[in-house]
Amino acid sequence: MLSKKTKYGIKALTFLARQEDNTPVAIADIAKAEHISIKFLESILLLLRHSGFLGAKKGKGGGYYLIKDPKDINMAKVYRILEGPIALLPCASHNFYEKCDDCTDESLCAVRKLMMEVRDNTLMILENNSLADIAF
Amino acid sequence: MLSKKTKYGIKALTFLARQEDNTPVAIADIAKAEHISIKFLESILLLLRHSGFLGAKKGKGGGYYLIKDPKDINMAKVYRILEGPIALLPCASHNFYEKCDDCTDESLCAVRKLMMEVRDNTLMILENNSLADIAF
DNA sequence: AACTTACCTACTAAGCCGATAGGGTAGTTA
DNA sequence: TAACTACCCTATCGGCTTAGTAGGTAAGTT
Repeated sequence: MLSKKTKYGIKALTFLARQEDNTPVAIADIAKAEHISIKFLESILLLLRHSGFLGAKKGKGGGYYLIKDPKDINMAKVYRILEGPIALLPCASHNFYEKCDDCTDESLCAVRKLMMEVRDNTLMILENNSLADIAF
Repeated sequence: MLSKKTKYGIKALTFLARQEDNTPVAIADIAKAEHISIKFLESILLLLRHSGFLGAKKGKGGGYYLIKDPKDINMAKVYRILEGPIALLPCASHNFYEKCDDCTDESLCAVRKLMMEVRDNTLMILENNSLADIAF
């Protein structure tokens, strides 16, 4: 199940992508428009800024804005930063691989086999979608 | 992230599918072979029996066995019973649909749009895989 | 100076997960 | 009859994560 963090993060990105010009939008304004707790959203936007998706401007008229063109924002990257691994099992993950305690022979594991197939496909979809693709 | 319940459930099904003839296997034997807590596995196997995948035999030489041919066991069904919804968001689910509190207009929600695409694809993979496909 | 807004740390309440423990009942086999 | 095994409750528990809250600091604008 997708965490609210990820859901809110993508919603915020979408909201910013849909702004006419790329003027900064205050956290509170995004939170109000998307019905999100301000403080919770604050931490999410901060993370997205640290990850290079957003810029920020302080003081009056300040807020967050997209740094890149929505077409160049890859949803797989967004997903990994907000949600973490794309794979449903650590042993089926590229970027977050971890061996299972209970598996004696990974190559014989049917669960892993299935989950890798799911993973490959999900990854493909996320890679093929930019923020622009889903926002417009 | 896949729950251990689902992981163990699929492992158990696989274990049973790989048995030479379809003789019953005791919970304890499956648990030992797959390194699973007996009591936890007990509840999982019971669920799988109630869902029509497994049969059980009591007494000496008893245990669980597959009711159907592995080729006829659809992994999407297994997944839904063990893990629940395939969609990552309730608003993107067929079988477990639920409206989001925060969304004013579902049709404009970029997250939903993306998650439905992921869902459709994951579902397709699970539907196209039988227990036989992943066990052998 | 006053105001506004982002930045950052820390905390909490609640819920879920996986596991453990214990019990008793019912059916099967030797 | 004795042994075995599934069945089916209850209940507890630590550990972890999630979502949200509180409060203070830093940087920018008017």
